[in-house]
Amino acid sequence: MATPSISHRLAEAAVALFDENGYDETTVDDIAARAGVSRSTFFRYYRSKDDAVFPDHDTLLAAVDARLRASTAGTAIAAVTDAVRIVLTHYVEDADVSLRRYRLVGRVPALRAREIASVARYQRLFREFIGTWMAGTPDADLRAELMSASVVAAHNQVLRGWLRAGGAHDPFGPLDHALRYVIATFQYAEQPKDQIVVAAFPSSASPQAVMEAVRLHLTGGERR
Amino acid sequence: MATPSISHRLAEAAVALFDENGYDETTVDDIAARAGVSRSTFFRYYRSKDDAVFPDHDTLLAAVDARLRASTAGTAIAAVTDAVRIVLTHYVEDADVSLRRYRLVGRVPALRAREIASVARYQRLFREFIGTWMAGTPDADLRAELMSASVVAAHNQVLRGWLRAGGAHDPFGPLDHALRYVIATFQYAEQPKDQIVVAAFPSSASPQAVMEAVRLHLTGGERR
DNA sequence: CGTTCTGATGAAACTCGGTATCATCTTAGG
DNA sequence: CCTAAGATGATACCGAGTTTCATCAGAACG
Repeated sequence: MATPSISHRLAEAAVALFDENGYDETTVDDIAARAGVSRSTFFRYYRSKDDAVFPDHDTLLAAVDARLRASTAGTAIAAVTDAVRIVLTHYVEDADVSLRRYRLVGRVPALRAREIASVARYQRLFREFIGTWMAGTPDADLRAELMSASVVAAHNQVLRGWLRAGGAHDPFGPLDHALRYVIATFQYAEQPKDQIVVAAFPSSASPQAVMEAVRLHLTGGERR
Repeated sequence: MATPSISHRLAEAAVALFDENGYDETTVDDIAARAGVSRSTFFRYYRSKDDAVFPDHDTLLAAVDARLRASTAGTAIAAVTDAVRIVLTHYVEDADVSLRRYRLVGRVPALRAREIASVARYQRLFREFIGTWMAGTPDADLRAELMSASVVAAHNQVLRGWLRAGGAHDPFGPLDHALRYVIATFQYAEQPKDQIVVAAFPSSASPQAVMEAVRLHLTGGERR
């Protein structure tokens, strides 16, 4: 704690200066000076000025990718849910940093563009995963595109709500709710819409027998 | 035709040079020189270097906004469909420009980021429209977010497919298909998923009476 | 016809982000 | 003690974008 890493000092200096004087008004020299290093060193730790605001997106992206790749057939839903939770957890863990960044990004168009671009990278991971998961079913590409867009949108909606509320309430309840909604929506869509299902039972069948048949049908395909 | 506008000359010079020598390797001076004007003039017509590649996003955005605002209650679905079609039409109309830009954007990360950011602006329009449309229903914000993301994703999926195919086939069929899918998906979702509906008829009911009851139920709420 | 005003263009200087290069310093290891 | 390697600083450079001023063409007006 005596001497925090240069990377940390730079990031803190950057955010502090952006807060105080605005993003465009802050030069890389200013940041480096406050962190007590040279301009050269700044660019050794961050590729660009805005990188100092979004430090660990690559790590996070890798974690999401890893979680998705760790999924085996039949556990796709859990993989998606877990992966999204990983991202949200990351934000919640340093709530104060997330909040400062949120306020900052809201004011600086350049940073907003940067953030939107990084969101697209997450969506790409989900799209590829869901795409291979759905491969073979009708409209697989389209549905993968839509579902991945929805998954990411759901996460962002919950995250923004949490950030707007100042990080007060627990966001994982809403996240689960939103994800359940997404999954239910796109799962239902897996069966063609205009198919008509007629269930017929012999009028002699006992209620128990009917119930058992229904239960078997409902639990047949899915493990849980 | 004798003297095309400076704006046109600049855009053509830019795209041509980007194609020939690459984006980073082309300076604004090069573009201006080929267009026969000065560097100053370039920046009078385009705010930035990449602006020359995305000239009319603002106009298009305004057209989408206008179409959405022109909608009255009950015609929301048509408004969304029309608005998306406006965008796709714009791309299809100058197919060659769209194709060159597509290839260019695919190779240059800076341009890709720029494009992704502009997509977010479209989504925002749709989100706000769908949000007010759904206002009052449960989970309106979440569903507006998801549906707008899906609408935009559907458009982009169709557009990319059309571009990858070199602008060969007609894309409006696939677009309608995709949009119908989106609308059906999120319309169904309006009724809660886990509600269990049990229909019961007296065993004495004639088939005709049952059919009539079903027909009334199906056509009751919707005009068509 | 000449003057004047306006709008468009060009020229030049400047800031700053980002890259490349070289010198200097520190420090581990022999 | 010496050396090699890695981290840092200093400097120069390129190019995007902004600002300011000069110039020039043409329209309006007397």
